[in-house]
Amino acid sequence: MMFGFNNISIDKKSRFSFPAKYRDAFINSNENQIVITKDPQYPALKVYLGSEWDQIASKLSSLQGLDPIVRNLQWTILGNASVCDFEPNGRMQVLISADLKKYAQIEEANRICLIGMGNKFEIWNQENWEQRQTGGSLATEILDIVLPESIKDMSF
Amino acid sequence: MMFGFNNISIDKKSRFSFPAKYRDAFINSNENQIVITKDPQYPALKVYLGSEWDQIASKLSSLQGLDPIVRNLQWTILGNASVCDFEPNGRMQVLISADLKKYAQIEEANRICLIGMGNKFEIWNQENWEQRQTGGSLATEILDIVLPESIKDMSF
DNA sequence: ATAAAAAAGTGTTATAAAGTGCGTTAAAAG
DNA sequence: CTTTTAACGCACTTTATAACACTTTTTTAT
Repeated sequence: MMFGFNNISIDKKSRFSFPAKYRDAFINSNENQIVITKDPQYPALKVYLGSEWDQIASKLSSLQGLDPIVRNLQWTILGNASVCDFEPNGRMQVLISADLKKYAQIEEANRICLIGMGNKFEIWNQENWEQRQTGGSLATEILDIVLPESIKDMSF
Repeated sequence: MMFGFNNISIDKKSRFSFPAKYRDAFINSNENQIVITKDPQYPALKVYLGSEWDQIASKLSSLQGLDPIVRNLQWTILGNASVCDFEPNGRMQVLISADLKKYAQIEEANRICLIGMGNKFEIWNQENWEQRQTGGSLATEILDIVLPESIKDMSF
């Protein structure tokens, strides 16, 4: 389980590396892939371990795509997922695509906030994170989704 | 499984190539054909792997065509399918027919959005995609379908 | 019906951009 | 002071795209 707040740098090619303190946890969970995608509610990114992602993706893609709400979630989460090779023994470096950077509003910045949430991480633009933590709301957040029964038991 | 957003070019002859990052997934699934057809709800295209297509096509064509909704889906999906030879070891180039281009409103453009949704892809005109993702609706979208029981368990 | 012309489709190459790997320096931790 | 970690810079590799040449098919005119 991986927790905690980290303020880290992204290089000129849009890569960041996971803090070394998570290395053992990654090695123990035996992952060699991670997946970055959009957070469906906030201008932020989600980072899943490969095995965790496989479950989410297969569940989500099996749902009825003719339902517009389901289709939207499929677009957001599956349609923006970036699968990255990941070496827990190496530098644990990962590339963030231009689209995802834009979505999380971290185009200009060379620093991001990486938040360990147990079995996944979130990536935030620093200003957005601070504002959100002090109770402010963000222009692009989407909270009023009425979920169909089929996804009420899923957690993203 | 193939995921993620790609903004790619189509050349003067209406060809595009799949991003190289999907090559291994194509090779593993051992496909040498893909099928492009119309999306039944949006001005967009669907791209299926050959084997996936075979299942969808046989299921869909076996349904009772006297139901107008089923009949419409059969026309749209089966009647517009374009089967393309596909070489995962080569350039993974595919031609989009004039009809399909027109349907997805990508006649003029030289760029498209190719969205990996796991076991299939979607192709969108860039403006339509952006508008759809930011909550706007499109003139040609059809959402208020009451699905017959026979297709409630199908996902396209 | 045949030949010429045009259009559509296929394949190759060159070049710029994007992505990757790794060594070095700087900073932080023990 | 020593060791570990983070950040930066550079060189190399891969990928995407546009331009071009060639083949096949379709259309047009005789």
